Amino acid sequence: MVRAPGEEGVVSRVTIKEIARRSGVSQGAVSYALNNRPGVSAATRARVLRVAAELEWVPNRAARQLSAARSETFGLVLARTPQTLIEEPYFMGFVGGVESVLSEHSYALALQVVADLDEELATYRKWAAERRVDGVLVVDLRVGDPRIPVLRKLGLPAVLVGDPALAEGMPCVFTDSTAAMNAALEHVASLGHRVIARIAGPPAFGDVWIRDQAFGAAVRRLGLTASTQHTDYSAAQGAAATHQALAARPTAIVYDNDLMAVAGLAVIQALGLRIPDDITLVAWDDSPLCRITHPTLTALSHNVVGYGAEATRRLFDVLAGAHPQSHLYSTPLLTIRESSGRPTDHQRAGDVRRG
Amino acid sequence: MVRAPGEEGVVSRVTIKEIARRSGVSQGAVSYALNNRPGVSAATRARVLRVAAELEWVPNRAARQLSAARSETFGLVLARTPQTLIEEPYFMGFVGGVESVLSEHSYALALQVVADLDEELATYRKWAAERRVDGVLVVDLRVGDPRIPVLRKLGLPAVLVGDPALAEGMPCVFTDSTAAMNAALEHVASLGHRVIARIAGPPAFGDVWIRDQAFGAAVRRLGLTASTQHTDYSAAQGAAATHQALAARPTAIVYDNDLMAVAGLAVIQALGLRIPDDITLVAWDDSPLCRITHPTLTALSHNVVGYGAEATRRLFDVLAGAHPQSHLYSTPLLTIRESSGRPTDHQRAGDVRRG
DNA sequence: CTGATCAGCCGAACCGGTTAAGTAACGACG
DNA sequence: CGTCGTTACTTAACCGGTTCGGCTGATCAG
Repeated sequence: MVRAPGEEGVVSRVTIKEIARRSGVSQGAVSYALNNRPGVSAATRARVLRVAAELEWVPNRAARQLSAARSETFGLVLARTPQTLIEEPYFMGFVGGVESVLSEHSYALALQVVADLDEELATYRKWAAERRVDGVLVVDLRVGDPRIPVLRKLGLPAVLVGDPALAEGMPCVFTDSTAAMNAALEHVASLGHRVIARIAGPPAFGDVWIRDQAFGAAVRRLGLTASTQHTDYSAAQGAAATHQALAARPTAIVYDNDLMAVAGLAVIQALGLRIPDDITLVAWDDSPLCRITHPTLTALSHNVVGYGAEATRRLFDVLAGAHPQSHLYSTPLLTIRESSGRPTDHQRAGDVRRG
Repeated sequence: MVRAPGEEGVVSRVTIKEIARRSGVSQGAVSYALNNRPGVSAATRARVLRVAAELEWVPNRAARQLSAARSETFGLVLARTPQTLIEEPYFMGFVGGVESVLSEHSYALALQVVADLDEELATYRKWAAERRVDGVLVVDLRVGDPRIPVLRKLGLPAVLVGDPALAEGMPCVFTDSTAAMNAALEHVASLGHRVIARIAGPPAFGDVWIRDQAFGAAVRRLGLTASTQHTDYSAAQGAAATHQALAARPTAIVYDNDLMAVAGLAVIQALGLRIPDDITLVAWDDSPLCRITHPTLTALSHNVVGYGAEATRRLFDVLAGAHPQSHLYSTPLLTIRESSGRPTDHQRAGDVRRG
């Protein structure tokens, strides 16, 4: 098949100039027509669109970005080691949700994995200077997060993923960790447990802090005895913390993520204790992991994919001029499985168990 | 602090025009100086660089891309459901490795999550037409992969992640699955196992196919009795396949990923069988999961992060004009843990076990 | 002293879009 | 009929870089 000149080779190089030539109008008119803006008649618009479709025209992102000062790209920085990202299935699901909304708008995602918060800040500065992204999604919100003032100063549109208490008035999307924590503790309390251990994530993380507060409040309200151990979310520290927590002879342990819960389960079973007969376990971040262990784990499920999608939608709202708002996405749902049970009587009396 | 005009507001808007003005040369000369190209004297170059540094100039990506026809972006399409991405820690690690190399070159990653291969092909076509990416990394290589002819036709530089046997002459990076499979089977054979089950991934995946071949060859060579069940890599199908596989009374099971191995472990334990006393388990894709179960799982470890990094480096090579080559990245290493054991005598005699 | 060579720099076109400003045609209206 | 306001376009500037042809002055061989 012989190709006409201008339709050359492997990759199409159709520009609006060519469309203008073929449809007999100016380049500007073509732009108006293609962008669905007033200024052209319905007939002309239809003709231009037909020609564009025939030529299989695709807008050149760079050109559009250069003139319109929009990049049609959102940014997401993950300040974690690649190893953590592997261990935490959370992120990939979140990214998947983000993508699903972005693709509806033909937007792209710029994903950057960096080592720490400083590099994350540097990335925002760079992106802002380069006009690389139209906005950013900020995850792993901290207490007194240094990213908030930087983003404000840069004027970079952003949606924070985390509690309004941490967002300092910026737009945010969050799940109700407090309600979820209450549900978890009411669950174990209703089973009759009185001594509870909590294996938490790093205290610098805002969400962990929120849960710390909620845990403390619920413990007081329900009249429980409790202890909290902070970790780096890893399986290793989860196992170690479980070991230590057992000293206080808890009959229920609440974990901040699934990985630590599974690690804790292994530790407890290795000590010859039985679940749920001796200890009840509850995990945050439900995942397939919680369903494949034996026994299966009671967990707080929340839809991470939907969470990412929701945050992305809100970022589009922000770009459209929406006022900063806090959006409650959902409350993690307690899914009760085999790791939940009633404490035995000798436990409630505080007897020494084998270990 | 009062700002000079031209240094306005929150975001810097320094262009090479401004640099040209301040350093007293033309715009073109500035471009040559900043890009380290001949055409300017050392003195001028130094002056320009100094001014650029003072003004904190950052190149505008869109402008550069528009004129230089480079996007300084690599593309990665994942044709998986968000849910799978959550369950498979593999990808996030791979992406992390890719990122680490990209950032050294100030390149960006365009990540797209799509539902199926057709959408993936559409994405490549779109990217090629838009000049959105300079090259792509292709994962989840299939047998007779339809993406290969499309990428060839589009002239889109690519590095395939998968075996040369599947790459049809395109540049690729791979791990030696055959050697790894041999290592796994020699391990179980040397322990005395004679009846082996393999719980594999989807047969359409090239890597699964390669492993199928290697498994079959090794089984014949070692004189073993074996069966293979194909799954979709999910925990649910891994559990179901394990259940079925037990009918053939294997004394060792080799899984294609960690998630299914953990799921299988739970199934086996729920049936009252003991590991490794009754059955030896080996998992592919070592991960923290394999270390937190009880017992811990023997697994084939490979460095997914490094794998992503290596593939990315090779893509830079391709852009630099390197000829298509196959690069062996590494051979997965067998890490022996508690799930490996010798079969008991009554098993080797083929006796009926409890179940 | 002259003409050729060349490093060093200038000016301007160009990449492919968007958009403000300008213009021609046309209908409505006093 | 002249004026005004719309509609439907056209023209051209612009975004911020890259790149190429051409100009200048210095160097150098002849």
